Amino acid sequence: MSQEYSSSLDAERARVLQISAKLFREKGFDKTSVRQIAEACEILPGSLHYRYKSKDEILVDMMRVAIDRTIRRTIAASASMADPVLRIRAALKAHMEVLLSGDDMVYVLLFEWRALSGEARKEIMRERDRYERHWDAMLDALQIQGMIRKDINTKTLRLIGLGAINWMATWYRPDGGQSLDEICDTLWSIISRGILEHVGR
Amino acid sequence: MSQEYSSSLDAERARVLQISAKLFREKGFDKTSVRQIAEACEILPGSLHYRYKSKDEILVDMMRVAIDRTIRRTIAASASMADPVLRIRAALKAHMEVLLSGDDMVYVLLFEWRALSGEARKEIMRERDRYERHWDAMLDALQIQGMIRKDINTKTLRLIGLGAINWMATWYRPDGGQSLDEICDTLWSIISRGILEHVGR
DNA sequence: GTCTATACTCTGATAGAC
DNA sequence: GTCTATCAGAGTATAGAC
Repeated sequence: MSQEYSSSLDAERARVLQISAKLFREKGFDKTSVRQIAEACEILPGSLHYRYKSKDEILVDMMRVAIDRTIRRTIAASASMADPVLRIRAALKAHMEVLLSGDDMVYVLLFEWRALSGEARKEIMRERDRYERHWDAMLDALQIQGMIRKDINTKTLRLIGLGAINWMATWYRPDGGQSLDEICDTLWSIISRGILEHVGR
Repeated sequence: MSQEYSSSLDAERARVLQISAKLFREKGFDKTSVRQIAEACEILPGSLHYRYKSKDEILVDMMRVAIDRTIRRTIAASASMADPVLRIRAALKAHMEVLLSGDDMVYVLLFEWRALSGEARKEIMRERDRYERHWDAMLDALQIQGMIRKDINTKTLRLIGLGAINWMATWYRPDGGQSLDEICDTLWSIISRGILEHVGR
């Protein structure tokens, strides 16, 4: 029955992760104490130590989950489309949704990477690179097919597009004036067609 | 001679601000101790206390300077252009330059606002709103003149455009492959004309 | 104005009884 | 596995001599 025990520990660790993510997002990693985490989990600090040996370990594990989730959902969304242009639009929307639909872990992944220590930071960086290579491959393919203008640097395009979305996490509120879909439409409209009425400047 | 004394105190405070900004950017506000600030300034903690009574006061003052600097340079850049479209391009470039040309204070302003306490946070938020209203006015005027497509929400456009730039601070390196000018050109090309070869989807 | 020295609080982590 | 109790260290801020 060791399987049973270890899976219930996994479930407990997942619960700690989710509750910690909410705290890290609201207060920041440094300003959240392990006592506060334990309290929010309704256990005592000593018991928390059984799930995670250190506060850093919580953060690293959380980021691993977050980046895996982001990659999985974005790839799944883009793979579901046959048309290459619609595919990239679907990937953009998936990136937006995984970040803005209340997933605190992805938010923490984006904004707390400075809190990571040496080796852990390298690991998370490698995972992030893996995600970015996926985007570059998608964009390069489109450019080779002649669907993206040749004078656009695809790496810069990726950094600008994802950057615009990542920054949304700092201002987007679910109860705000615009819905996720509307924002996504505007973003896509700007990226794909631009904003000016008269082209040619 | 009280004027003399107070202006040399101001100069000392400015020096503390600049050195602190470098530390806050590199290590983060929470991970920087007042002892480290004092050491970097080559004074002792007790002497630092004469310049600034608390660590929070350093951060708030720094953000006031940063936001003022950003507003000033962006407005100056846009005012120097007669053509309304070139004006907005100049403002974009100014925002990029003030953020990416080694001004640590502006970086701290963008990424450490969570460290602010209640009343101070409200004050900085008000200043930030003032900056954003300046952008909205510029964009709305362009749309009314018929130069920006009517179906673009200008507030969302502002959030997306400035967001893309703000996020650059997380990846841009002066010694990287692309120069500031090249990145600015790509950004402007995307925003103004879009990326697709065949329009109409 | 600057220094030394320290007060006080909070932190992350853990030992050991149950 | 969970609890109580506590350790060692770091944090900010300041008092008081000079």
